[in-house]
Amino acid sequence: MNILESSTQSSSQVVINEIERQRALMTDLHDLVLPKRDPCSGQAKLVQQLFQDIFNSSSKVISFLELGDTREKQANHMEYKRTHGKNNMESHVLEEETKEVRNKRRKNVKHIGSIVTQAPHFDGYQWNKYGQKWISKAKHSRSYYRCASSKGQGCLATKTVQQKETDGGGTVRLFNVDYYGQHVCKKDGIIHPYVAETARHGAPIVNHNQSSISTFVNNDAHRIQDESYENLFTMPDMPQYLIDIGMAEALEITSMNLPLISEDIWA
DNA sequence: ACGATTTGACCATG
DNA sequence: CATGGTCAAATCGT
Repeated sequence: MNILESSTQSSSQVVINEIERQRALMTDLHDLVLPKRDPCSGQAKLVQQLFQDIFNSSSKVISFLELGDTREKQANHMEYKRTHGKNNMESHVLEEETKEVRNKRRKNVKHIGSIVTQAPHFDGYQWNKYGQKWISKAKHSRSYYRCASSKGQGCLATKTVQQKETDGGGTVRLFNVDYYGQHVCKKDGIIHPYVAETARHGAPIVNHNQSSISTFVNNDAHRIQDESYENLFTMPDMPQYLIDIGMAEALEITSMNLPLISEDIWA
């Protein structure tokens, strides 16, 4: 067992849990408030916009906290090595992992951060896929993306996405997303370093009695092959208020990731 | 026709 | 030599 994962909940995780709880409550509030509005009215759109802003904001906070956590764990690992010596087995395993993250990149591009998410796409940037590899012994392939502005603006940012091997064998699919290189491009004049998870096109408002997890995971119509999860998230030219609706479902999925919340809110 | 994705080949690194 | 990151031709979707 990896000590990085077995360590007790970090303070960041506690905060993340609380924010997720707020988001879950917000989704409930969303469901209560919105049906009372005329869907075509400007007021309904305003309400959606406000929810969207809140969700985006909390998503950013969570992403930053998760990144901080990753770095803290790496720092903790170095400390652990110093205090426990080099012969320790777990220490050795972790050393390999850290090395891999740091050195295996060919181009001199810095590892910016990594997150674990159920929605590895739509992090605020447009990405072009330029490769896919089956990594030794891993169950799932790794996909390579570079910023879509690499041509136009010479942005060198890249990311890799790989589905996590969850030991539970459950229904929730998690993805490791690693970011390399800072964005030098501008997106509508706003720079979003790490952004929210969103959901697929045209998703209905959350229905608490019918788990959207099953919709998400077993969407056979879209699942052309095992690794083509991207198809689930395609949202070409989606109006803002529709993205908002999609957000609600993404939030439900995200919340399922956190046992405390899922028991309280989604049971 | 064009842009995006797929996929096998190529190549740098340890 | 094995591994993993990148290239680029082929293919796909619109």
